[in-house]
Amino acid sequence: MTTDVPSRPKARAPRGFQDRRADALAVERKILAAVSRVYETYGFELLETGALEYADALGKFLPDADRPNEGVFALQDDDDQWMALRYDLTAPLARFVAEQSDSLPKPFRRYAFGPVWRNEKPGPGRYREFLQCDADTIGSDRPEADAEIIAMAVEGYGAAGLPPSAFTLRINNRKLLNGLLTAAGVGDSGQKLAVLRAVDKLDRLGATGVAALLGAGRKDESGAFTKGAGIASAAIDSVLAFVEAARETRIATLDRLAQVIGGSIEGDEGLAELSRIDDALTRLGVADDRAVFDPSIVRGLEYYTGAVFEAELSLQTPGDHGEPVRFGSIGGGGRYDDLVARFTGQRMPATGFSFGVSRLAAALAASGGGLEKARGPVVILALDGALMGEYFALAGELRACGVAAEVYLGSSGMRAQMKYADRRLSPAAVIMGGDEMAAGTVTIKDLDLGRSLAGAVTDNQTWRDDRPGQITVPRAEWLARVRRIVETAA
RNA sequence: GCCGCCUUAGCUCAGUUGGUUAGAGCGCUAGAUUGUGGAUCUAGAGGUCCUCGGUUCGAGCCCGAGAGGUGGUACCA
Repeated sequence: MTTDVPSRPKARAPRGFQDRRADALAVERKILAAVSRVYETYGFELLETGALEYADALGKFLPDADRPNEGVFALQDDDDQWMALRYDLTAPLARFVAEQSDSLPKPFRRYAFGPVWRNEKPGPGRYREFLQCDADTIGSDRPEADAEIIAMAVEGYGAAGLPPSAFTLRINNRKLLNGLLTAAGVGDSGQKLAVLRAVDKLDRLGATGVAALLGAGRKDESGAFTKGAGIASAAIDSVLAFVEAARETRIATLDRLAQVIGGSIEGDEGLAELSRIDDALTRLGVADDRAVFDPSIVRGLEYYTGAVFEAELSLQTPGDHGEPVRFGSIGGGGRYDDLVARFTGQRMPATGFSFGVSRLAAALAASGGGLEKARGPVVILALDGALMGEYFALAGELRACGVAAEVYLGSSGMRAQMKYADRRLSPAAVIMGGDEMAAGTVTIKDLDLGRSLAGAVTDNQTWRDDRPGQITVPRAEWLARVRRIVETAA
């Protein structure tokens, strides 16, 4: 073997994972703080569970039981037990409640936030690691619990900075369609699932596309064929009448639903629940344009048993090439009365909502335009190695007042140091070299002021002579001057 | 998972029928300017032409396979 070039690792983040810098993180942190505050005012307590769960605690809901590693990131512990990174915050909550049931007040109300991981194909705005922020009420089967979750979600989006016109909460109840299908003679659970998937595509394919998927099947433009649910044509008609029952107000939609649902015990139950949700929402001050009943809302999760919610971003944001980008769902949830019973065997009704924090942050960032960049610290220029002690003393004085400051620690000259401060978006640079030291002064440059004056300067000589935004003050005054500059910059 | 398109410098992209040492703009580093951000001029650094294999005297360019990206579609706890 000849001597090879040493093989170096390629520096790259795994696909579907992203590095995020201060600007992006600041947006997320603001959202989390705002939403957490809303949850706490409603009486929810914070809970944190670990990133890993035993796979069997999550596994029942994997899409394909034959491939337990599909969909989640799984690994085997040294005792051979399979563990998996959590894919949402609901399954870990169900495990926690089942495990700690005796010591918890019931109903138990908790909120939680943190990253979740999904091992699937990433896409634009779709990552394999992202943040969720959930609130759940466990141990109450009152529809008012659902209503409160919805009201909280609406309030949370507002607190996060979304204008009311930018999103809508859509509400449905699984029991309606289930009851309708049973009444129409569709009992097979595989068929019911196929119907749900078809209905989910209403906004994209329209009524005729959905009708095809409910019946024999549908061929799309690329020629790919999707097998249909294969239900009878009378049943197709009632399903279509059902999904198009949405009206202007929640009450009007309820009236219309009562007509098309055709009387089944389960359907009537669903209607009664929605009616009580409407009452409660009205009392909680959630208007008809903020939260609507929409029978076409499905949600993918099989574990939902009753009411389901979905928050949709209606805000249109221009993409990189000017075309509008639709972000779609920015959160969702629903009632899952059987999830805890998987562990305990005892029914434990529950309902919750999950905020898609990363999606929402991306949407806000894309639409915000004038999103402010993170400001850097005051930079103390390091002009003379013998004065480093002085520089650190200056930085210390600023820090003691709560002003972010740093001494330049690179080895470049003054020009590069100014560029450094500029790139960090520093409010000010502090210059103390031999001249200032001898005169007992400090030179301070207001970088924002200099930036705004720079446009008017045309030739280099003026630029250098004027030194825009720069002042030299006695040593005794420097701290007050810098602090004033920092305050106006912020 | 399936189908289409794409992959050349940090970024956006040129690159002639297959022919010497692969280019530009922006960005970056530095000088012009003893100690000053912008503008201007100058210089410099930076490349596995996605990877592997094949055809050829010769491949960034042609052929095959794979990877990654992207747009649909399916799935989405």
